[in-house]
Amino acid sequence: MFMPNWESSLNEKNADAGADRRTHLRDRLIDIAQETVAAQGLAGLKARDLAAAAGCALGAIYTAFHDLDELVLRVNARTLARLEAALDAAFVDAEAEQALEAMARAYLSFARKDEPSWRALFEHRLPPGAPVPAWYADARNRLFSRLDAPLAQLLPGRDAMARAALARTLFSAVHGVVALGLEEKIAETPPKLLDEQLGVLIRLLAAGLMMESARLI
Amino acid sequence: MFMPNWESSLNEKNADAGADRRTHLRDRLIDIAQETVAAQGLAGLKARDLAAAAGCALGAIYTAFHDLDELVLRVNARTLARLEAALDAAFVDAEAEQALEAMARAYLSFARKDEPSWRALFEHRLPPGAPVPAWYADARNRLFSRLDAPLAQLLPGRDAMARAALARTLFSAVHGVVALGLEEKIAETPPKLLDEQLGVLIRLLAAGLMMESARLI
DNA sequence: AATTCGGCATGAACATCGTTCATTTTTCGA
DNA sequence: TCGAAAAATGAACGATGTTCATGCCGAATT
Repeated sequence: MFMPNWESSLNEKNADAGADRRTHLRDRLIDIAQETVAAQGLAGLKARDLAAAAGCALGAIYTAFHDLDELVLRVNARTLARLEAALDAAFVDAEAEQALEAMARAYLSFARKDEPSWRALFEHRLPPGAPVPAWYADARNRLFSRLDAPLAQLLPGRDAMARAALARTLFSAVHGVVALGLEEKIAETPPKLLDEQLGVLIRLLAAGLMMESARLI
Repeated sequence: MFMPNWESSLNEKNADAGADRRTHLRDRLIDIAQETVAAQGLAGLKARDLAAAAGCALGAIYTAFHDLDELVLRVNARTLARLEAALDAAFVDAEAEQALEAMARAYLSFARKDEPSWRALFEHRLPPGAPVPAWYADARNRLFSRLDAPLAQLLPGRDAMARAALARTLFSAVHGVVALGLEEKIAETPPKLLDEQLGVLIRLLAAGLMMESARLI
């Protein structure tokens, strides 16, 4: 049968075995892959280099993961967690518009600071037909929910469903500006201009939201 | 020396030789690659399959292009041209907000209809350090300028530079919503909801723009 | 018309990937 | 202590992009 059943199996089960000795192979591989992706991007992650850096055989990788894709998802999950933390740290409990702007700027800042890792979130594609693991989809969706509180403050009348959709839309809009702004394939946006345009976007959206909220009252 | 000097060399120079007989190898390869990318995405483009489909030897590809990357850029340039045409067709010379919405919907429609080709525009990365050809950067920047007319109508006071930056920002925001909305890696957005959220985004941005314009008068 | 010559096409060969699997080594409970 | 199960090993496989010595063909020259 071989039900893979990652998601939450080996991490805790064998935590005892690696307590004093070297950490578990699986975790070590994720650590090294994370550093590699952070330094050289997704394209820099090679099975043989990874095995050499981990001090294990090439085939050992495939005893810990079914794929390199699975390893990449694991690395991306960590990146998502750091991104979540960065957004949470930027969250100011003040005015809603300020909170939205702070989170947008935190997103841009994270993308700049950890650009290769951040890029890997969107560059990576799993083979066609392969289902996205639920734990990964959850991690992605948690990102959007960070916008929920400011939106609830701005639009108290909306139900949770509509707020979630709006949160996703606003997040996507900010992501688009950051993603195309950092893309060198287009004429590079000067950093100062990108900062400014992100502020413009937030101001426009916030103005629209306030108008929307006024219409509902 | 072997100065490659693509950009505009062989297309016209040898047009006579392929007038009655088979078309030039270079154009044939781009045609086939375009169909392959449209059907199977960037990942489906293989040098050997391409040579077999074109009825030429494997090495012949590299007499027409320096790289497969160069071929991909040519395919992407055609996709950009079709996207431009789609945006122009959607352009309505009426109210600015309607024009913006029409172009945003045309963008989403194009991405849906030609999803693999559209994806290839953003999935493809050229090797690190390789400069983006000027003709490709120009084609990309032409896209943004499509928003210039509606923006000039909404914000008559702004100079061309600021309008160009704003056009880029709005385009990027729409792109972000479409890109993340069509991404299956996240929980798939139902098509109807995506249509709706794109409308929400445009409405919010347009409201913000009108407020901005009112402030300037 | 014969001959030379230059450039293009050829496809086997090479380098580099991810992945597999027969084999060896290690682990650990009876 | 021993034997079976699990894990690790690394050579081998198949795919892939790219190169290069070789052959071929057409045009220019004599």
